[in-house]
Amino acid sequence: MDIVQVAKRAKVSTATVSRVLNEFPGVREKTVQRVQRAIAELNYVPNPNARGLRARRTRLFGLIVSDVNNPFFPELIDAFEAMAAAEGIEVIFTHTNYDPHRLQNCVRRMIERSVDAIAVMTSEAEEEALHQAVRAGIPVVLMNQRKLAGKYPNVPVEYTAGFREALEHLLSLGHRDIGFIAGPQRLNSARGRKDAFTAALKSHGIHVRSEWIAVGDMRVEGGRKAMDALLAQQPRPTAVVATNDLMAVGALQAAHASRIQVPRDLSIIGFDDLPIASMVHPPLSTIRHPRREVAARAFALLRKAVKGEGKVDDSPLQPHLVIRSSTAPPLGIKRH
Amino acid sequence: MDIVQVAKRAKVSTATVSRVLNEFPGVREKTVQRVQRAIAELNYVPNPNARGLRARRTRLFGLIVSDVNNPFFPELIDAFEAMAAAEGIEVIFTHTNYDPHRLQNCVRRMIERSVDAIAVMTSEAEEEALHQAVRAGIPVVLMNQRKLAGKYPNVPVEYTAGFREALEHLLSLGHRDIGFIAGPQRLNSARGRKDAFTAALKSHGIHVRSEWIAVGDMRVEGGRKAMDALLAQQPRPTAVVATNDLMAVGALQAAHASRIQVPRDLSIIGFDDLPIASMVHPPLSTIRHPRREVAARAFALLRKAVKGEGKVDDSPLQPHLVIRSSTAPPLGIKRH
DNA sequence: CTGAAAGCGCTTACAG
DNA sequence: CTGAAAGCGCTTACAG
Repeated sequence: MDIVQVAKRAKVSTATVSRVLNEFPGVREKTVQRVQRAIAELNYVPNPNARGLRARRTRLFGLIVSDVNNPFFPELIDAFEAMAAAEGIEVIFTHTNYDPHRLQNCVRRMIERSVDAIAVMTSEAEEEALHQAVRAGIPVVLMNQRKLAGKYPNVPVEYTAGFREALEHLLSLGHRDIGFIAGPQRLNSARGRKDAFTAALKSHGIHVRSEWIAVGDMRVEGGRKAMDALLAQQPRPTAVVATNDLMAVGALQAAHASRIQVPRDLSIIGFDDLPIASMVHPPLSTIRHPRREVAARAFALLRKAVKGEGKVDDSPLQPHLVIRSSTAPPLGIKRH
Repeated sequence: MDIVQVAKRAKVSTATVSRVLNEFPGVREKTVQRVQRAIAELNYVPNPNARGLRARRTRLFGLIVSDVNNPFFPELIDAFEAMAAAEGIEVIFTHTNYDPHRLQNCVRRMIERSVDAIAVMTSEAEEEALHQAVRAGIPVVLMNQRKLAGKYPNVPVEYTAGFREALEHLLSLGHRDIGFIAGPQRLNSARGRKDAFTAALKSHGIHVRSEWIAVGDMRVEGGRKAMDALLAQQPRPTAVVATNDLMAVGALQAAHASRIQVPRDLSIIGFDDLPIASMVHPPLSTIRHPRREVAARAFALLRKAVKGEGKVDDSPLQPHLVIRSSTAPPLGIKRH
């Protein structure tokens, strides 16, 4: 009964201590100060279990991502966690390993821990799993799930501008023959990016050649294979845009293996701006996915849902091109 | 009062339900089954806050790392989290960002959440911060903190064998002139690795040339600068071992920039086996840090401390050399 | 503006 | 082997 000690020392009831703790309005300023002094002197820290049990508010948020090992997520986790910490909120986090079935399980674990809110920052979100949270009365926020945006708060990411910038950069260098490494079209993100890319091509009056669109598995290996397929084309593109950095890295490796120099013989642009993008050789020009902003927006949305206060900017987040060293004019291209 | 519903349905007291829930011995088999059926039928899930409040056991573990953005950690976090999940334990995790001051804060947050145990998987661990946990009666486990190994359970990682393997690999290729990129010697890990490397040299009767030991900051940039320093030496080493992969990647970049081909003109070996090690060109030969094993050992140690049961293997973990494509015979070396 | 008291959902001596 | 009851440390109507 630790709040009791504080109450004694401050010569008030535990109810009043609780009011001060929770910053309820309507406590006399003098009383507030007495209580705060007692809290400080006793080095008192409220017991989160007792609070959670009684108030049904745990100050615990859940964060679900696809895969910690994917270098896309750590920065997002970091940012989310930092914002939570700043408000005295703790985060428990799990990952689905891209398995929709595991999302169910992740959400259930969060519910059992009675988190106050859940950020589902996975690339795919099965509605069945989200239902559970809704039934338990726990707010949920999604990342870039356009289909579910009407039903759940969502952090939208617009791909069009970023791909337009990438294309215009290549055009300004003189490229006209531009290939694309797509991802599996069952993935939201892969589909959206491909659409954005082809839309950009069309808006510049460039014909979309289906032989210059290869599909990879979103991993390095898939990028390598897709690039090999593109390099086997006759004629072949002078520049290639990839759906994500991992595949762009694979494309780089395939080029190396075929003794094609990047960017002299071939320009490559990735998407995400992972840490590795600047570690490979040559450093990769890429469209930067604003992951910290995604985390911040998601957190703000959840806080709003929990506290019912505040407005949250709902304009789509915009990735932008970062130019490094994997793009150059197509001059040195040799066509076989 | 949900356990009450279960008790009613099973026609027992809540105490008995609790005993079944916690797998206490000495409940009649028949009763156990009646209770379990009731639990299943009602889809009952115990309230972790009530449990934590009453039993002072939260089934919550804390995990503190140096930096989520360092690609070393995600796999460790992943493994730790998976083991915890398998036992119904949730993990809250924070990172110090290499700031010893923040470790204090991380530990305090864990204590306030009344975690059952804390894994401090940071490269440095200040004892002052650990004291807090001890005073709160919370078990702590450390990673590779030899100085504190007597006072706290510790997961030891032996560097000697790995560096010996690396050296012997280079010797077998014909290298004799071998440089080293060290890290800041105030860091445990950097110091231990340098010692292991020089010990390996000496055991093979090779003189340690101090001009061939450059110091970097453990990041890519530091590796690049250190490599530049090494390349400026006259004569220069034909092979270089780096204290970590990030610096080895930097070394690779520096070589590229100086038009030195790896591995033809220069062999490079890293340490850690980060995901990027196999993504750069050429794929990096490196000494693999067994991070999943570290996580497993740490978890086992904590479980033992909490439950007071089980034996945990305390032999040091051994990193081993992974040979990829950044090493070759020194034949093509041009000396200036 | 403040206090007395009930109760959140469990676990744990204690008793039988 | 099982139950009755106290109590973990808070918050929250309710009353004044």
